[in-house]
Amino acid sequence: MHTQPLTPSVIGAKITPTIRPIADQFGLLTGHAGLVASEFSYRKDEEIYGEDEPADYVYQVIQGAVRTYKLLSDGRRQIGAFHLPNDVFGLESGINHRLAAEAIVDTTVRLVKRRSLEQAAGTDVKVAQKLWTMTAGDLRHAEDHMLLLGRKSAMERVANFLLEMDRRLAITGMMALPMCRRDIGDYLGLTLETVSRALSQLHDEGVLGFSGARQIVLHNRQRLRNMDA
Amino acid sequence: MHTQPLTPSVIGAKITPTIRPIADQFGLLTGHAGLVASEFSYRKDEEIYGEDEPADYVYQVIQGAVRTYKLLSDGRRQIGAFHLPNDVFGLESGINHRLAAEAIVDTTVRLVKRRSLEQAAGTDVKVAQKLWTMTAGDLRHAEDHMLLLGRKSAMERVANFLLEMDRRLAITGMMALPMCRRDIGDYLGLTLETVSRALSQLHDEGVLGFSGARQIVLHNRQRLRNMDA
DNA sequence: ACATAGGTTTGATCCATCGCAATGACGGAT
DNA sequence: ATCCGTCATTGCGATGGATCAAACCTATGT
Repeated sequence: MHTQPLTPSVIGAKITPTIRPIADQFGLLTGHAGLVASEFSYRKDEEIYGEDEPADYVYQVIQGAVRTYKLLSDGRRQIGAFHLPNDVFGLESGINHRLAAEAIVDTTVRLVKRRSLEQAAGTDVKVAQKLWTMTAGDLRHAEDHMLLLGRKSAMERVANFLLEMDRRLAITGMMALPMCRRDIGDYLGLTLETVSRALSQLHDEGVLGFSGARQIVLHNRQRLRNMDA
Repeated sequence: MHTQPLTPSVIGAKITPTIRPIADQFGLLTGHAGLVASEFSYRKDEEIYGEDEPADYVYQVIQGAVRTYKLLSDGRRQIGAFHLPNDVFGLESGINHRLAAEAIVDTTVRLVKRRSLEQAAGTDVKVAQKLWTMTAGDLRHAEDHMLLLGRKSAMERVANFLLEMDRRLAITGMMALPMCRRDIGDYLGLTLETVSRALSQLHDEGVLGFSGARQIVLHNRQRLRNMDA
């Protein structure tokens, strides 16, 4: 996706070579000492890493937003998760990434070598536990999402999405969605048109307000919770 | 489900009190010493633990089969995984189980206290790593399944299911499915009728043979792989 | 301020899957 | 061996969401 050879992520993002080594003060894993972190930036729609590429780095979003996804051979896409500021992504127990990652908007990430995390886990039980807990958190989200994808109606999915985003990125009661309708559809297992229709209906019913297609205010969260099933 | 109060799993299975303490020789976690395991049996359709119950035990299937699932308030069900002999299930990083578990057929499991595993992980890095790896394995499965649920057609889902079961429980080229059509449907995000229709079509096309609805022989695995997308 | 391109909304139609109902086939119990 | 209850299959009509198409915004850069 987007003219990226099968090279490790850092080399891939040659456009913005803002490599800033940061010793210590690394909040990714309970601020563990001895870890060297770097910052890196990706432009909108730039690939961070591809599916099945070696998982040499673990990432944390500083600012911006990231989508991780799987593709079928004919182009159908399933987005597994959106990653917002402070979220960690790309953490793998196995050798390779199992989903690809792309910047949704211009994005800055912090990253550490996966190998250094494994070393730290080998000596520090707290780190090992943190790695497990983070993976378990991803699993929890995936399990909830399987229920959504397998058994919920379009409206229930959209209501769920709005509540998730409201919880994760609403500042002053206002949500500024970084992703387009197609991304939302590919996250919810719907088409972009169905997402748009559901949002329009919620707007008509007064459940939410728009100021631009991606600026949303929720007027009635309880109503959304009821719709979420 | 099936008249089970909200008590921890071991107490719940009062029907078959086959509690057999087994010191050592416990293959659940790379045969770690000092862990006490017990065996336990559940009858067909008996609940092993409920959603959001305390996750005090980790289980391994000895014989039989287990389904783990989530329910919506109106009864819609999403099965997250089927667990077959040797599979571990019920391993959680958090306090509670996030899916319920039921025996699909009469089933015997081995179990250890989750607390004893955590203790072992605190002193033995190998155990800690194994816990992480197992959770990561569950996550991988869930990610693949999200793609299936969100983006694949009914026939693609059924083809995928047949290949998964073939890989996991085919002995002499023959598959003996422990679960009914409804279970398969709730796993694949389909109705039982749609599953049945897909299987009938594959039978008509000569891709598989039946000897009883749950005894299946695959005649053309490559064809199924092509259908899986 | 304007033009443009990408993104979004909305409308009209189609179709894969659902939901219901009836029939049929096993497998377990007697 | 036979009966019976559960499970599976099949047919048919309904429908939610997909697909195709057009119009409409609104951010971005000129």
